[in-house]
Amino acid sequence: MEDTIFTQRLIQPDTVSLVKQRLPGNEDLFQELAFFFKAFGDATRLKILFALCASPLCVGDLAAVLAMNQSAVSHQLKALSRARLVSARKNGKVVYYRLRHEQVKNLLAQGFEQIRS
Amino acid sequence: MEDTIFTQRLIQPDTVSLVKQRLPGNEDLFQELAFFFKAFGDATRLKILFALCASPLCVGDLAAVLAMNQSAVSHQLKALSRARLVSARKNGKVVYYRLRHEQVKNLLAQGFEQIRS
DNA sequence: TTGACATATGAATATATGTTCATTTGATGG
DNA sequence: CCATCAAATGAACATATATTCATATGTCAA
Repeated sequence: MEDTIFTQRLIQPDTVSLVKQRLPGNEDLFQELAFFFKAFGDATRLKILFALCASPLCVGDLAAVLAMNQSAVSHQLKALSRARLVSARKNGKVVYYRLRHEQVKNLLAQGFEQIRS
Repeated sequence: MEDTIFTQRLIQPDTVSLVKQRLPGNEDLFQELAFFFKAFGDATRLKILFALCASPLCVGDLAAVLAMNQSAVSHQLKALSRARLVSARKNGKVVYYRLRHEQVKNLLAQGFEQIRS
């Protein structure tokens, strides 16, 4: 393992080694984490999540709430689903979506708190 | 203000009205929140944040830690800066970056916690 | 079984984003 | 001043993403 490629002089060599050691070598971990946060990184999805904070809703009703077309909402719900932020439950023709866990609400709240300051 | 555009029949009309009322009308709010979370939505930026959890670092050292080129790191640091996740302090030629507030570390930890389960 | 309805899906398109390369800016020491 | 080094910047490119449109799937009721 070549750990020392001298592309340029380091300012704090010891700190660099230390931090490098602490950094998880598993690339997928960061990819998954990015995928998770990315789900929060779009205004439409945030509106959907915010709406679902108030009540579970079916796709059509969500579209009405957000004044968006059904397809767009469905696509975004799928994205939120893949990120495990929402879960779906079918009832006849209608599919109800809800927040998958309370943490989603927490994270939203913390985000709002941050941008307020 | 036309509040009732009957594009399709609602399943839960009362819930829709209620949720619609609760939804902040300010579009910018969601845009800003999205911008905030988006900063966490990339593996490179997450690695940078994770590294900075351990210690403030200058651009070159960060590039060494992540085995990435200086320019890419600088661009991403700028993104993190705009999202107010990191702050910079110049010392001679060198610019040190650090997490702007403890909340960043918290959010990272909560993210990791989520993807673990 | 047919028609109507709710949702999902796929293709197409426009826009956003991340990385690289080349160059510039800014600061230091000789 | 000048050479050198760290960082920032902008253009170019490739890739990812969000939305729309058209259509498919699945469910119910008549």
